Amino acid sequence: MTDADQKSPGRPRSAKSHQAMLKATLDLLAEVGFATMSIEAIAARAGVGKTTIYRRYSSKEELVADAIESIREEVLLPDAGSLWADIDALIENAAQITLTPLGRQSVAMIIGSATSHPTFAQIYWTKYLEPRRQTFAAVIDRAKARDEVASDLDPGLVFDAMSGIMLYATIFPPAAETWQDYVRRALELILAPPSR
Amino acid sequence: MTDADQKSPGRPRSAKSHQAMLKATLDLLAEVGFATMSIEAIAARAGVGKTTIYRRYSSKEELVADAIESIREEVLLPDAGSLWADIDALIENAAQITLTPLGRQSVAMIIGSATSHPTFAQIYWTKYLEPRRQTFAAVIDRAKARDEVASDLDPGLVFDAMSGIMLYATIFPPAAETWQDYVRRALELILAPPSR
DNA sequence: AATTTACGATACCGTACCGTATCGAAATAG
DNA sequence: CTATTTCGATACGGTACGGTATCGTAAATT
Repeated sequence: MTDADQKSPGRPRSAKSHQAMLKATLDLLAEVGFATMSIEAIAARAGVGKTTIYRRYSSKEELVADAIESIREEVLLPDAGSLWADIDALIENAAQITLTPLGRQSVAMIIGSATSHPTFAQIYWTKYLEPRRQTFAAVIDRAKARDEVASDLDPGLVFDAMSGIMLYATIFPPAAETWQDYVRRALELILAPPSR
Repeated sequence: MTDADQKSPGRPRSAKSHQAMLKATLDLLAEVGFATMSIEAIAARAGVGKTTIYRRYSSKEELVADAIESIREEVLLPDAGSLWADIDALIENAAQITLTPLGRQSVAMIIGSATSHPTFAQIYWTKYLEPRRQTFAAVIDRAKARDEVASDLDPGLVFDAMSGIMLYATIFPPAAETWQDYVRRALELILAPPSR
């Protein structure tokens, strides 16, 4: 869509306003959650007229979906030389994204609307999980080449299990341990112990 | 509280109405979710005056918390003779409770309010997870006695991992597999392969 | 310059709830 | 029977928000 502002004669839509409303949407999502936030509040915080929002989106779902989609994070592909060094990097990266109000509220929203509005779950899958699943498979492949794990290990299943544990640890934080350490320990259970 | 209806002279509170409002609360929670449901709607569905609700609860949180707490399910302790037979029973039991609108919405609510209102997470932990965690430990203990798993296996961690996978599979249902089969496969990853 | 479209602001009207109050009826204790 | 408390119902004022319309202004095309 690089040629978005073509043809039509009139004043073009303000990219600035558009960005402001996306930002306000994410902020409010993190602060009060999906159900509680109103279009009016978003408009007010973004310093934007309600009209301007309604002109682009016809529902809160649409707006929020687009706002979440607008977050572009690079998926890192660690290559630290050993499986567990790579995994630690992945865990740390996941922690930084997940352990925030925005992360929590997003997950809550996704689950709550998983049946009625599968949109959010799809976005989360496509934009967040799927790429990381690919990355993880690459990491496991290298580990297989180094004989660090069994050659018939199913990377997808391991990734899902890891994601599940992360989700669980986000809701019920471990008491005596870091989130990261806890996730790692669970993963050791799956992948057999690390070097020593 | 067996002596609840004592002393006071006037008309006692109706247990029937109380049950009706708890039922209506759970129904609506399953249908529309926590944030969307109103006290008025609960009263209407229960065939009860709003006053009757406000006399007992001062907030929606209180009401919902009590409604969820009122669900009494027996935690089953399977003893089918082998580890995997026991596990299959546990998985099936979890599936029946989790894979329902009420289960999904409860989880969503718990996560969404995990930081602001830890009440729900605590209830879920105390009433649901903790008992099952105990049960699971017993199952693992028996498996250890039968030499089916390593003697130093941490049952709590395995349980948490399993719960995490169940949670994950609830949000992102496996495409080519049953929820139960999928969870089982992940668990095999952790506990080493079953007999054959 | 004329036209077209978007902008922020504001004013609406309608609806849904909240939480309280009030009512007459019903249920209990003394 | 009397006092007390709860019951469902209804009414009420207040707030918040949805979604549309309107207005004068700004930014673009031709």
